[in-house]
Formats: sequence, C-alpha cells, structure tokens
Amino acid sequence: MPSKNLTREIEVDITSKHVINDIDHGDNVRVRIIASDDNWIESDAIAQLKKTAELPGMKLAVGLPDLHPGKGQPIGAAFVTENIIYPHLVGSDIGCGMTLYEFKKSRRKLKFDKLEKQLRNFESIDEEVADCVDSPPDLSAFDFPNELNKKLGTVGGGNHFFECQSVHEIIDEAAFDCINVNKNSLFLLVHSGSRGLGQHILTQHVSQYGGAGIKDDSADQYLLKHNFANDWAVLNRQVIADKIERLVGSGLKNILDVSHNHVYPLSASECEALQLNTDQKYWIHRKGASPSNQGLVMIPGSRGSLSYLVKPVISSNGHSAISGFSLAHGAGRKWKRSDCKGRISHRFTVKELESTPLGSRVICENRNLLYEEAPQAYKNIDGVVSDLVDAGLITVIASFKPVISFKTTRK
DNA sequence: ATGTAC
Repeated sequence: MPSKNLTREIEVDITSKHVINDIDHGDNVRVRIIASDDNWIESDAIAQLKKTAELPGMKLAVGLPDLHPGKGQPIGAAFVTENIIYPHLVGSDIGCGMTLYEFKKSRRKLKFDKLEKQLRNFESIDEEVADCVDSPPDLSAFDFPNELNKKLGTVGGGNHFFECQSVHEIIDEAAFDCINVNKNSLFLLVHSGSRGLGQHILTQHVSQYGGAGIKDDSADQYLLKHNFANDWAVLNRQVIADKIERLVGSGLKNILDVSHNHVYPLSASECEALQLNTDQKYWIHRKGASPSNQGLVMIPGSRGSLSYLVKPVISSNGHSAISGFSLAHGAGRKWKRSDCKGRISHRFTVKELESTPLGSRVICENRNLLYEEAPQAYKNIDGVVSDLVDAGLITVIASFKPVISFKTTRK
C-alpha cells in the first residue's frame, strides 16, 4: 500500500475567547485530523471539530478518519480537556460500543437458513429475557425509572446491529493465534449501547446544569451515573448475546468489548505523552471513537463491507498520543440519514437491499432503517483502516465478512 | 440514538 500524506494539522488560537468558570485555557488548543488527503471528510464535520475545540479547558481535539457531522459536535472524534468534563461530548448513548464473540458450535452445524430463522425471533423474546436477567443493575441507586431495565438485551435503532461474521482474511497469523479462536468459526459482533438510560442521564444533567461543562471537582454525580451507564451498556451487549445463545443453541465466547462513547481520566503517563502539566487532571472524551489504550479493537464497516480486527500500536512512549489514544469506530457516514431514502429507493428494490454484494443477508423490516443504513450511506471502511495504518496507529490482525446482519423485525 | 418532536 503506498504511503500517503497524513494528518492535516490545524492550529487554532482561542486565547482571546471564552474565559469562563475559572478555567485557564491560555494555551493554544491543538486540533488534529487523522486522515489522508484522499479521505473525503465533510466540511461541516471539520467546522464542528474546530468549534468544539474552542470550549473552555479544551487541550486537544482529534478527528479520526471516520469523522462526520453530528448534532452540534462531530462523531468520530476525541477530546482532551483540563479539569472539566463535557457530558454532551459523550452524548446520550453513554457506553455504546462493540462486543465480539465466537460461536462455540462448529460452523458446519450452523446452517445459515436455519440461523436466519432463529435470529428472526430475537425480538419476540425481548420482555421475557429482560425480566429474568440474573442480577439486574440497581436503578434505585440513582432514582432512575424502573422501566429502563426492560430494555436490557435490546439492540435499539440507528446504527445499532448485531452481525454474524466469518473470517475473511488473516493478515497477522501470530496475533490471530494469540486470540485463541478457530479461524473457521462463526463470529458475532454486537453494536449497542445504554438505550434509554444514557439518554436519561444526559437529559437530567442538561436540565440541571445546562449545556456548559462541569468542573471535575463537582462532576462526581455525573461520573457515577456515566460509569453506571457504561456498565449497563456492557451488560446489555452481554444479554443480547445470551438471547442469541438461547435462540441458536450455541455458546458464545467473548473476545473483546470496546466502548466508543465515554469520558475517562488520562493516566499520568498518558498526560506526559501529551506533554500536559501533570499537576492538573485531564479527561479524554470519546464520541464515536474507540480507545487505542485498552487492547484489541474491532472496526466494523457497513453491513455490506468487511470489519477489521486491529491491534493498536504501542509506541516507545506508551500508546499513540497523537490520536488522543483513540481510533476510528467504524466507516463513518457519507450521507445524512434524511438523504438516504431519496438517493437509494429509486436505485434498489427492497429485496436487493436485503442482501449485500458480499452475499450476506440483512434482517431489517423497517423501511427507513433499510435505506438509512444501506452500505452506500457509509464511507469505504478500507480507506478508514488504511489511514489508521498509515498514521502508525494500528496493525490489522484479520478481516471479517458479514453473513447475517440483524437490525430489526419491527416495521 | 431515543418509548423523539412537529
């Protein structure tokens, strides 16, 4: 693969703006986009990244190769702040992420026609499964509404999905061997989050404090709720897998779980790697960005393309500070949701959209979602992954091919 | 993304 010019770096001087809340932000903020010149990124997303970088206490704003516009702040971005936390930069789906499993039942015994039929029953057991989760999170600890736990084990809408996959190509044999899975197995990738809970927490926070950030010495309540939502999201993905185990009659072995919407403190060595004053406290906000400092990461493409299992590069001075210890979380949208129906419905029939060029099947009874999540609505994952490779942030272990993608059986 | 908001 030819080496490309990477990292368009923009220095934004915000010294004269926004002196609020006793937070000194006299230093320049660094705004960085990790993308090659041939990776098209919407100008709105770059404008949102720069705008967000002007928030008080901001030290570093990184756009990953899947950067695209969001609601006010961009998606596919990581933000390092000093002594302040911004709940709206985490967003409403706190703890949203990816979990990868290996089906224990051998691939030969998993017939795809039968598997599809079994998975089509996924939502018919929503209630009974949610009601018998072994140790449901204690919502009363924060006065959260009891109904929230009824969503445990549900996928949700938007870009959420689960997908059965097979190994397409192993690029790094040694690293693949370390994962201790069979290359002939079927795999399950689950993408979901904290459903109504994260939404509730953000709404509650905004109604109490407005859109401003919180100084971290008074952020305990938010952080406790945020951590609760992260745990809830991890459990949600686990319960989704439990349902699939039950429907398919195969065990599932967990390989990795990675959240891409959260805020966490940076360690002392990470602060040092970013050349930040270690007397202060620094926070990494990730909005649609995977951590590069927590082990292996799965970067899925659209339902019509490959997903990549990658190993973050650990540089001599720790994990890669250049990207704010973060990676792309997916391909990134190319088209706005509202544009998809108009662009796609006259080109493809529903039947055509229910399978993909890679031969996989799509379970999505909701017409709008079928258009909004069509492969054409997303950028090419290969370019996103090669940008991360060329930036020295990852090495690729293996690629995975979709077999069955599940969105919803509800109209 | 959300048992949305118009």
